[in-house]
Amino acid sequence: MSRSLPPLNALRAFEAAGRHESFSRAAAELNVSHSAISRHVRGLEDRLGAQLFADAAPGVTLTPEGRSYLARVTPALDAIAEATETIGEAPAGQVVINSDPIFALQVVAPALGAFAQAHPDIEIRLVASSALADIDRYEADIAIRFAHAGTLARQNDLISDAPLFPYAKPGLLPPQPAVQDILRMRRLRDRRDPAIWQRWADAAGWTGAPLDVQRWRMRAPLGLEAACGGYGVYLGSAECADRKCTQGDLQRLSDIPVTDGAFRLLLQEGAMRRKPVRHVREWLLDLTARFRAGPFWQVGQPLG
Amino acid sequence: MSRSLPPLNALRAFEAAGRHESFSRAAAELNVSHSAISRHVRGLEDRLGAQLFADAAPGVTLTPEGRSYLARVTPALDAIAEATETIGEAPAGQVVINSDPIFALQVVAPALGAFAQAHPDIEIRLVASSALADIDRYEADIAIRFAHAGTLARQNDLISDAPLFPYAKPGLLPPQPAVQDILRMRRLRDRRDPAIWQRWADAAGWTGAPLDVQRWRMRAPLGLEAACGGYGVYLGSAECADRKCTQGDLQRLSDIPVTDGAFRLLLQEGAMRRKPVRHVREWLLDLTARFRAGPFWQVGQPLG
DNA sequence: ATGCATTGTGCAAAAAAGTCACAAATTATG
DNA sequence: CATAATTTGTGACTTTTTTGCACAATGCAT
Repeated sequence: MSRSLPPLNALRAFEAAGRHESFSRAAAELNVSHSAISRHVRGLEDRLGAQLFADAAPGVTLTPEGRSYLARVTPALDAIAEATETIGEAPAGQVVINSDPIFALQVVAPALGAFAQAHPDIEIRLVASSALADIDRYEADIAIRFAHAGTLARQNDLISDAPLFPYAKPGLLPPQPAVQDILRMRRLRDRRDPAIWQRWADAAGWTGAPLDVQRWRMRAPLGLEAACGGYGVYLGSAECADRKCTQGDLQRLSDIPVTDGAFRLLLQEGAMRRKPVRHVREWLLDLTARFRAGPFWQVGQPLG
Repeated sequence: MSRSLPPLNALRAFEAAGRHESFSRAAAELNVSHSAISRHVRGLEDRLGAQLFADAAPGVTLTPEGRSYLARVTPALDAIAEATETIGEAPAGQVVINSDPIFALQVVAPALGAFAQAHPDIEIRLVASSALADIDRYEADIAIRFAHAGTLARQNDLISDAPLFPYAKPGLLPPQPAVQDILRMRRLRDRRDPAIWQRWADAAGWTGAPLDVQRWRMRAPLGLEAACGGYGVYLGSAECADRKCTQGDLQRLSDIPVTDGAFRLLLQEGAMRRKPVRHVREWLLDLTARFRAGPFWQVGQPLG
C-alpha cells in the first residue's frame, strides 16, 4: 500500500486559492502571507506536473485541470474537517451496517421495517459505502461487501453468489433478444469492473468485435433507475434487480450469468460478542437465505 | 469560510499508523523514522485533544476515538490520492449533471431513457452529490441543488418549491393520523437539517415536548426505501416521493408542508454557450414543469 | 499618468520535521 | 530465568521546509 499523496500543506493552500480564485484571499483565510500561497501553488504545480492556475487580468484563474482537481480535493478536505470537528462524538447507535450501496438500497433498506417490528429494541444504522477495504478500517459492526472470498481479510459469511444478468425495461427489446441486440444498447452496470460487460459477452458466446470499454460509469443505484426508465441495459446482480423485476419495472434478458464475486457479510473484530450484532447478522442471513436456496431469479420471470 | 483542518502532515502520519496499527510499519511506508511518526501522532493528539492510540502489549492500538477518526480520514486521503493520480484525465463526456442525490434517483434517472430517445446524440453523465457549494467548484455543466435562492451564488432557474410532507407505507398508520401519531414513529428525513422534523411539527400545530434531535440520518435514498418498507415516517420533498406514491409504496400523511428551500438548476459559467447543455437544461425544465404548475402532490392521493 | 490591487521573488528568520542514539517496556526464546 | 528481539518514547541536534518582509512587476481603473 503506497499512495501518491501530494504535499498536503501545499494542497491546502491550493484548495483555498482555488476556492477563492485569489491568492490574497486564500492567504487571508489561512492567516499567512500571499507569498506563502504563491510558493505552495507553484511547488504543487511542479510536483504534479500540471498547470493549476493561469494568469488572469487582475489575479489568477483556475485552469480546467485545476478546476477539476479542485472539485475533487475540496470534498476530501471538507470530510477531513468535519471528521476533525466532530471527533469523539460517539457513534453510539446500536448496530452499524456498512453495505455495498446497491445492495443496501434494494435489499437491506426495504426490509428494515420488518426488522424493526421484530426487534423494536435494536436500532440499526445503515450506511452505504462501496469501499473495498477491510472492515476494521470502517466504523461498522457488520459489513456487506461484494468481493471474491480470497480478497477479504476476515472470515465471512456467504450471502449470495451474485450472478450478474442483463436487465432492461420490459418492451425495450423484443422477447428472447439476441446477444448482439443486447450489446447494441447503452450498457449500464452494477460493478466497478469496466470489463464486466465484455465478460458477459464472452460468456454469452459473443464473437464480434471487443466492446469498447467505458471509463465512466453511472453509480449503480442511478443506473438501475435509469434502466427502469428505458435508458439502456443493466448488468447487475440478480439479488438487487429482483425487486424491480417483481414490480414489473425490469426484465431479465438472458439466462446466461457472469460472476465477479459474491456478496459476503463480515463482522468487525469482536462484534460477535454483542448480542444485538448477532441478532442483526442472523436477520441478514435469514433475509438473504432465499438467495442461497436456489435459482431465485427465475421465479415469475418468464423470459421474453 | 474557515475550516478547522488539523496539521495535514501529522494527519498523514496518523493515518498510516492507524492503518497499520504500528508506528514502525507506518514509518516504513512513509520512508521516515519511527520517531517522526511518534512525534506527529503525539502532536496530533495534543492538537485534537483526543487520545488516538493506546499502548498495547507489543505496540499500539487505536482507541475507539482513533478508530472512528481513522475511518473518516482514510477515505478522504484515498480520494485525494486518486484525484492526484488521475489529474488531467479529461472528464470529456457530453453534459454532466450534478444533482442532489434523491432528486437524481427519483426524478432524473428514471427519465433518462425518454431523453436518450429524444436526443440520441447527447450523452449525459448523471452524478449524485449533496455538496452545497457553488457549482463552479464542481465538474458539472448543470447542477441541481436544494437551497434557498439567496444562498446560491449564481443565477439559477427554479425547478420546484419542494414542499416537504410526511410519508409512510400505506397501512402503517390509520387514515388521517393525528400529528402525535406521526411524530411517534421513527422519523426519517430527506434533508440535512436536523431540525426539519421539529419545523414540520411546529407547522402542524404540535405543542407537545420538543422532539429530540437526531444527529445521525440515514441518507435520503436509503431512508425513502426504508420508509416504503414500513421502517418509519419520511419527511421528504413531494417531487421525490411522488413516484413512490404513484406506485402505491408510500402515502402522504398530511396536507401540511414545511419548506426548507427549493430545487434549483444552476449552470456552470459559460456552459450555456454549448448547445447540448441548453438542450439538457430545456429538458430538465420541461420534465419538472408539472412541479411548478400547481399542487401536483394531490393527484391520485386521497389522504387516509 | 497615478493610484489600487494582485502576484512573483531574493533573502533572512523562524518553524517544522526528521535523524540518531539511547531508554523503557514487553514478548518470544533458548 | 535470563537473553534476545520488537516496539515505542524522548532529548539533543541537524536538516529541510515554510514563512514574512520588502520590493518588483503587471494590469486595471479613474
